Amino acid sequence: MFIELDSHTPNGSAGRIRKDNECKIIAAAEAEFARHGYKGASMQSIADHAGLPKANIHYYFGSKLRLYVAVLAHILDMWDKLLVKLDAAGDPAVELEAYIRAKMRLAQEHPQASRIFGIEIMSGAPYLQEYFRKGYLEWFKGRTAVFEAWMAQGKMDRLDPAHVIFLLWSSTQHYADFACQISAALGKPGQTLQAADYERATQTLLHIILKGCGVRQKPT
Amino acid sequence: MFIELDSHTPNGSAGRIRKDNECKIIAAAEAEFARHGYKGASMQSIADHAGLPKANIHYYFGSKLRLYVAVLAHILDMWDKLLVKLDAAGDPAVELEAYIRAKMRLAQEHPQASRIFGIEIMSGAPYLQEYFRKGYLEWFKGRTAVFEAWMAQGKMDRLDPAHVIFLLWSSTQHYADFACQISAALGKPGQTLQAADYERATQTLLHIILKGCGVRQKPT
DNA sequence: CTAAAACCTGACCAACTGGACAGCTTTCAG
DNA sequence: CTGAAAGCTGTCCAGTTGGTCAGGTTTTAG
Repeated sequence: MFIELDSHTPNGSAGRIRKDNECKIIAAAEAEFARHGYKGASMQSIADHAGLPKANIHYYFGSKLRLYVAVLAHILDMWDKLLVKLDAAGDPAVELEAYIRAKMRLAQEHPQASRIFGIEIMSGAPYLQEYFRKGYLEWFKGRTAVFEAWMAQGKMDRLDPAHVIFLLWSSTQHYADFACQISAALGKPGQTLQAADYERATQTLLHIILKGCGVRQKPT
Repeated sequence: MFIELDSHTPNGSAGRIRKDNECKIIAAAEAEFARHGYKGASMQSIADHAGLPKANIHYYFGSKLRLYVAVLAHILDMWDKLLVKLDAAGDPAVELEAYIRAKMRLAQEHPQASRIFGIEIMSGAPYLQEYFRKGYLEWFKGRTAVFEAWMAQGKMDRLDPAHVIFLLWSSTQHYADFACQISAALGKPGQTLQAADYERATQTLLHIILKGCGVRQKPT
């Protein structure tokens, strides 16, 4: 249900037209799903937004569910590519700073993707359960191991690695998911955060998290 | 559109029956809205879940939007009552610890409420814009002032107070909104976090945030 | 006991939902 | 130049949506 998206068409090398339209549709679908969630999204609205007749979307993606899964896959794929891998051999201060900066850049540049993922999780992750079941636990243990190595080497405070990771995720993702509330609190017009806002946020997070983890903080 | 919910019925002291049924309906609606968002929620499903005919819900709440607004109001009201107010005169270590503990308890005991709020914000807060416009900026400035006072007294590191607050919100709310992902990462069966998990999370957050803010940390 | 107010609901409706499909046009390899 | 594959879409459909309403029953105040 999750991995194969192209089971209903020959695809393969595929045509240029196909790529173009799939791209347009996925972009429109991202916006719609981010605004209304899976159930609330309307194929008609996605079609209008993409500038294509509704039937065309069904031609490419077969069903609403398959389109949604394609959008989710597109997001997870992008995140996987962009996210910095933490290196146990490296200096935690450097590694964590790079990670936080990368996640903040993601929050800034792809807030919609983050929101779709967020809404999916909040709704109980009905379409990501297999994703979480598959090798997620093992993957996550690999992530925590890095922190355990750092702690064993005395490079950072002894903490529960899992919750340190959750803090990294939550504090950065917040700037994508809750941008609306943040811009209201900061009194930003038109609900648009500027680059300077993200930079201040990053600086604050770096200070608190690096220092809080007992990691050497860079001279500010 | 937001404040008055009872414009279509005499209400006032109202009957006992009314209270009971409104309560049942709001509970069912919370579950449905948390799972599907506003647009994705179905009045029929809410009715079934509440054990009442659909028309009965319209009798009490008039429309889907009014029901949703009632649910949101119910949530905001509860949060307002339960949330600890930070005191500029107090010790930041004590105050922040109390606040973090209070928010974590909220995340643990009312995750659904948190999720409805989260989905609403992620969707661009279409029905909370007035709430954010009304006196939100001023209220928020009052909150940041507390941190500025602490900083001026040298009780904590100089940081952007707004982003410190965002960190408090995000890191705690994450345990309600993303419980699904967290339980998957921790390998918890049936997606249920236990009290011990929340306690470990709270300890980790307290350590990092208090230390990271340059506030005296309690002996652990 | 009475009557008015509150409560309740089955049946109905127009609008919209995701999806199916026949038959059209365009593209492109051989 | 040709024919098959790919691309495209107007039209239809059954099911669901939020919402209405007439007419019923129960509750309750006087």
